[in-house]
Amino acid sequence: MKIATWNVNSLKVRLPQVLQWLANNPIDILCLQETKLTDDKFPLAEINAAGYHVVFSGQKTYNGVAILARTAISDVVKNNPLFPDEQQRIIAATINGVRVVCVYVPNGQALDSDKYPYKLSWLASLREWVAQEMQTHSKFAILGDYNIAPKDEDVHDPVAWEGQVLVSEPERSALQNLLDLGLHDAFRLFEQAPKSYSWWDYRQMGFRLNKGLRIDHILLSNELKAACTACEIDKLPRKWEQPSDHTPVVATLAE
DNA sequence: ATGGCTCGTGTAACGAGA
Repeated sequence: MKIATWNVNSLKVRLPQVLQWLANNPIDILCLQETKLTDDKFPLAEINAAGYHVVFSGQKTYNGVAILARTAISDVVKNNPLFPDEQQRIIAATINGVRVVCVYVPNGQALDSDKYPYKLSWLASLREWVAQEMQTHSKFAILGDYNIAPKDEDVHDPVAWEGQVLVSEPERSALQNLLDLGLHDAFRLFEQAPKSYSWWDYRQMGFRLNKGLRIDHILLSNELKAACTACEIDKLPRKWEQPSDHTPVVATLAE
């Protein structure tokens, strides 16, 4: 079984790429972020026609998340029940006995922005809810755009980025607190090429110069860690015309 | 030194992203 995450930066613009990528890759579960679509505009028929079930939670202009799956989707939860929020950043569902949580963690903008404490309190509340969910789901996966590069090895220029949003110590601690519940960064379970990233700035030839960050993650419970045989960043869609600034991350789980 | 690009909105710039 392959489980993946991709921040598409507008599903309206990127739907053809999502369908092309799914046609080219045997993906069983795909979590999308930044769909930027209200639910009435979600391309349900096109995704169904591609052979996927889908659940989604969107809003106008910003945010928006979805989970696509080859098999039936049940027990859908939209947003963190412990954190009332108008922003649509979380959708969870059970698929093939796996509890899947798709997250679009707030960006935070800058350390002196109001959005930064929002990000930290959002993450603290996420941890509390995930702790609850993990008590009843041993097969647990939480994947998405975390907007946090866990370590300096996940940053193209750690000196230039030092102390900035996405790499600051409180953000990294918040991610570590999540991992401390018994979750594992699937990408780091395996030997990986140095300078592996999942996002590159659209400006300044960021992708061609590999000026990127690894901020999209697949976190797995102990039971799913034991089943995980691979985790890869697929850079190919970032090379296509009119790409998202993020590229998919894929984990393979033994049945 | 600054901003660089790509979205949505809405039909011109501007906010937001990261």
